Amino acid sequence: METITREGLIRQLKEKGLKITPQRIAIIEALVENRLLHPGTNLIHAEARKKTKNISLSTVYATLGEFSQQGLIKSLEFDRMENRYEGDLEEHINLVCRHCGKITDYHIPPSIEPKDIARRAGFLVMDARMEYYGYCRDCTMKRKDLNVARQPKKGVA
Amino acid sequence: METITREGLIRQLKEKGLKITPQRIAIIEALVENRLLHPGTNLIHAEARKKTKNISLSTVYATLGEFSQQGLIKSLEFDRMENRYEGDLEEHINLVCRHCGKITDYHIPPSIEPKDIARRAGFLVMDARMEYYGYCRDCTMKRKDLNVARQPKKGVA
DNA sequence: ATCTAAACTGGAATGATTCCGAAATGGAAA
DNA sequence: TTTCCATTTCGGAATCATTCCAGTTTAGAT
Repeated sequence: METITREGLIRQLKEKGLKITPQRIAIIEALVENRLLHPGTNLIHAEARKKTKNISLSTVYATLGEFSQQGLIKSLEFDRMENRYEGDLEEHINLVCRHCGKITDYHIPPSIEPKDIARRAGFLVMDARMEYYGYCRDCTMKRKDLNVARQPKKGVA
Repeated sequence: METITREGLIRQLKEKGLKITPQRIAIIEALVENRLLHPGTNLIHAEARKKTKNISLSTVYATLGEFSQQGLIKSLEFDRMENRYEGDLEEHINLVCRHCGKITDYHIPPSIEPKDIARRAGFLVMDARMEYYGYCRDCTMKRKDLNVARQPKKGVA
């Protein structure tokens, strides 16, 4: 499963006994079409609305939560920033631009396996999160104001 | 700066022109004394209260934010879970137990430097976050219920 | 002792997310 | 194809860690 596809996700839903609804189809299509963006709930909501009118935000939250709990996608949870979702389930580092919020996948060489060492230390690794925060190439170019900007989330005015 | 100390933090405050207040002293002491726990805002607030009566929660938030912005400590930001603070500023992986919330530092071998490769890819790395989620040794022992539990944060009932 | 920018305070506001009860519906069985 | 019910959807209220605000206090320099 290198990259998510519409049909692949639908097949997985069936395999897991989950129902195929118009809302889920729309959300799946939105996920696949925007997979490079590591889309957040609101983008998915907006895109899915274009396909089927009136998908409630609650449904998007519930569906994305269900999908990631089922392992179809992976949720990247942030503080004070909208959670994001990705289809690439292989272990990699997400490069998060603090300026524009863009997230880029960075696949590490397979030789590096600190996880195994962690396992040996008695820690049962269930999930990995490795991220670097900084500025992507585009923002580094035009980075005049070093003032860090973050998308508000928990409660910034 | 391997580990934070009361005097070291106070000295850094002075160097940076920040004022030494009873509240900050109390917060510093709470941070140092509980550094192994990667304490959250509420623990710091509770501990600081024991040293100087009536430190407002707002002050604790502001102070911990100021300290981490100044680089005295590092904030570990979570979704739906209280943010945590650590004094170990060296690059390491935080082993976060999904069950009890305990956080353990895991220092990786210095040979591993995917960050340099990321830099070469045009990404300006300002900060790193590498975490594994799973179960610590203690919880693995008595782990009968695999139902993942998380400390509520953003809005769980 | 004076003065001012910085720090503190408590309470209100924020906003992404979750919860709730009720209504709709997918899809298996009849 | 009809029935049926567990699953899904819905909208609005609730949640709660965090931030904001406007007024008060204070550290520390002069």
